Amino acid sequence: MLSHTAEYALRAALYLAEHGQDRLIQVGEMAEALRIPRNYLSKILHSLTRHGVLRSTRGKSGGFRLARTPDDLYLVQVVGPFDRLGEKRQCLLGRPQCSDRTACAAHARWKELAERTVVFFRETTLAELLGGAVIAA
Amino acid sequence: MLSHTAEYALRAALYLAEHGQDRLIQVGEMAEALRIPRNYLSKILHSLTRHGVLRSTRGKSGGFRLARTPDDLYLVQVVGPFDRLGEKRQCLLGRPQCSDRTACAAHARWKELAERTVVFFRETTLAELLGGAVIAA
DNA sequence: GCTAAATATCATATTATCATGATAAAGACA
DNA sequence: TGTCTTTATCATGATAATATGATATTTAGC
Repeated sequence: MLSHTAEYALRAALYLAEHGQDRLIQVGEMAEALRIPRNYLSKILHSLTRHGVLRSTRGKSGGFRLARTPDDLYLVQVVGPFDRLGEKRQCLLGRPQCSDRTACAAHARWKELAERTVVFFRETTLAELLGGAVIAA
Repeated sequence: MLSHTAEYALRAALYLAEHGQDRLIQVGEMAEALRIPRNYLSKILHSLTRHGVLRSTRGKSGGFRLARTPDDLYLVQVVGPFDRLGEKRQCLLGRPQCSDRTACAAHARWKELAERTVVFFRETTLAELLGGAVIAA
């Protein structure tokens, strides 16, 4: 579903949401805690910074933090720079003739699934993924 | 959503369902019609044959055909050998602690989406994708 | 200013996916 | 049997994703 890179980005953002409320977090700490290659994670964090998801501070006692509160950051913002979820095709095969007007029998069912997936990433926040340990119904 | 390889496999199977009812189809014809690299398609078709989706006949006037009727072939059979859809993770992050019992707030919503996607591939047949040109509601 | 610690950047290696090219094996048919 | 057409297989190349290693730049604090 997600590329390694996008999943790393998401897990890093969650780590910051959970542990970075009142301090800066360094790449080394996150890389070790999340078991992600350090320099690879470094690039991902830098990219998230450029995309406005994180704020970085250089130099001694520097590190990363979220640019906004976890309930104001949506999954698509974290994952979007690495995986193009929004461009998910409406027709499974990308057929031009399989439009909404002349559709194959499975078209409507697939389209609904694709749309709901996009909506999930667009409307779910980091806070909601944080794991309030809700017991599932 | 699907890798190139899996999409090629699906389009090839659909081509066979549409044009291969009463004759064998050669790689060359399909490669040209579907705009897929010939030798690459050849390997994919061979793989589908080994997986029991197609039947191949070698030698002069040989070619490929479906091993079953289109309404008896499910998308997962065609796509599964190339993309592991069934292994789609129930938790977006693969977190062990994010199980059904102690779930994050978004867990249930994601799980439902993931399951419905798997079910789509498992329960939709080639025939249903063939495009009866139904006008969408 | 010096030093240590941290991010930023560049270069390169590794691996998987996608694709091409050449040859071998099988089978129909004259 | 010979030949032509086809799938089957092998070897290699191209590209993108993933990962590592080394260096530059920035900054806090002494």
